[in-house]
Amino acid sequence: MTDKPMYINIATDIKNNIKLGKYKSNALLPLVHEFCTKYGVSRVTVQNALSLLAAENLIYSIPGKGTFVNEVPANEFVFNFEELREFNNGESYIVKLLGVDIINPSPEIMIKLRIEDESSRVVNVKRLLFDKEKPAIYDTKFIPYYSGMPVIEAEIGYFVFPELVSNVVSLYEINRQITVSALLANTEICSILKIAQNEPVVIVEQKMLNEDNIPVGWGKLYYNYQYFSFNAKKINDQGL
Amino acid sequence: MTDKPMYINIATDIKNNIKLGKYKSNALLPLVHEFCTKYGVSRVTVQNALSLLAAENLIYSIPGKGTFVNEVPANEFVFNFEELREFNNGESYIVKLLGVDIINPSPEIMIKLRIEDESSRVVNVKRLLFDKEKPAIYDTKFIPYYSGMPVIEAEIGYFVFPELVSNVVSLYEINRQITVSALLANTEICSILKIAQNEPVVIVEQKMLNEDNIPVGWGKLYYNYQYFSFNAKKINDQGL
DNA sequence: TAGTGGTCTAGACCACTAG
DNA sequence: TAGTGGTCTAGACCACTAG
Repeated sequence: MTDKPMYINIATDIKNNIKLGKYKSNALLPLVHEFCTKYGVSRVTVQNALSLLAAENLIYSIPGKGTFVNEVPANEFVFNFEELREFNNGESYIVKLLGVDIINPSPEIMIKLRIEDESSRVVNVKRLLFDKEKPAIYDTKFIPYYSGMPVIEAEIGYFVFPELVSNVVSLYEINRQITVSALLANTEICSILKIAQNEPVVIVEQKMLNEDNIPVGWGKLYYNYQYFSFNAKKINDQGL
Repeated sequence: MTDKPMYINIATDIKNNIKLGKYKSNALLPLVHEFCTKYGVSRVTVQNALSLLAAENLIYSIPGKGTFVNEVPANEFVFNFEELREFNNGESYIVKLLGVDIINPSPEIMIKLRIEDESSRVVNVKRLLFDKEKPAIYDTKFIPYYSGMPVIEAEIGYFVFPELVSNVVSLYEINRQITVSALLANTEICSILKIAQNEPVVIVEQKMLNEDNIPVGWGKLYYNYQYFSFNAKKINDQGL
């Protein structure tokens, strides 16, 4: 505890005082030079401590004014999502490629991929993920066609979304958004997933965006509801 | 761009070189003193730049060895979740308190709340969230009873989970986990949500844990599937 | 104008690594 | 033993705030 660096101990101490209500929401914290005196350290050390708390969104500073305590942190949750590497009872799904088609985009796809030219081409990759013999997740994706794109089925089978578009955007640059919702399955999805009419499916819609927020891929994962479960944890500390 | 602090510019430059593949995964980055020479700055400035990239999980350092480039960052997504403040077409739900009961825990509740004594008491708060006249979400929560706990209905009506347990854990200390899954509604849920037999519901299970990871609350939100939708964004930059 | 937080330097000491 | 990243200091200059 006490053998930790001073700036960690100071950050923990300030955090405790915020928790105890000694430093209140929106109130001015003691000044940097006051913290220096209180803890007997230099300005840089105090500022390192405050930077940690600012990274946690617990405080914020206004140059010329001072440092203030934030409201109770927002309810942000994190979860991990990797499409093909999801596990089912510790075993990974068997991936079967249903087809790779080069198509002209439907009006919906044109909107989702922000394509204006209806004669442009889009690659549609369709896959089915099996739990042994049982279809569990149906995966369909649309990616604007670019020359040199891998469309040979053997190449594409096990690619996940970021890899499919990695020729047009660096893996580090990709923004990704997902939307989770639930629906009664329609006839097509029912027959693909081999479920009864009107059984629910959970849909995970994925958007891939490049650094300018232009869509470079769009798709949906249809889960047999029995195979869908997400765990998320509230974001708290950065390890204080 | 160039009027930003040096440590920001240096971090951006190093990040770009990682993206361009000039600095490769798991490879040793140039040494701190080499960066000092390259950018003509002091060690502290280089280390501030590297700290930013370490906070993004792009690099990691081993004292005595050097600084290394991480694998492509994990697929972590964030979303915001606040139970009663969720909106439906821009309007908030109408909250109706169905009841507050002090009960002896069922075996399931005993496991979820890690209660060993079956004669101990648990408070069950049941609420229904309406979209105008239509039931949208059914909310049931279980909290170990403690003396002084608000159990008067008027007091409890609009409390969200963290507030209900705030007497036993500080708002800053609470760990929260949620699990999202889908199910065919049973008879009870169907009648509460006024949906047809076998319509799907989405279940958001919530666990509240104190700082020692002991459960201090457990509950489920049952969504009429038409009212369920989650948006999540991939975690990337810290604003570089 | 006096005070604030933000950035930066030169120099110091430390624990750790690896030969 | 020489080299690494981590921490810390004293002192400096800056842009910003607010009277």
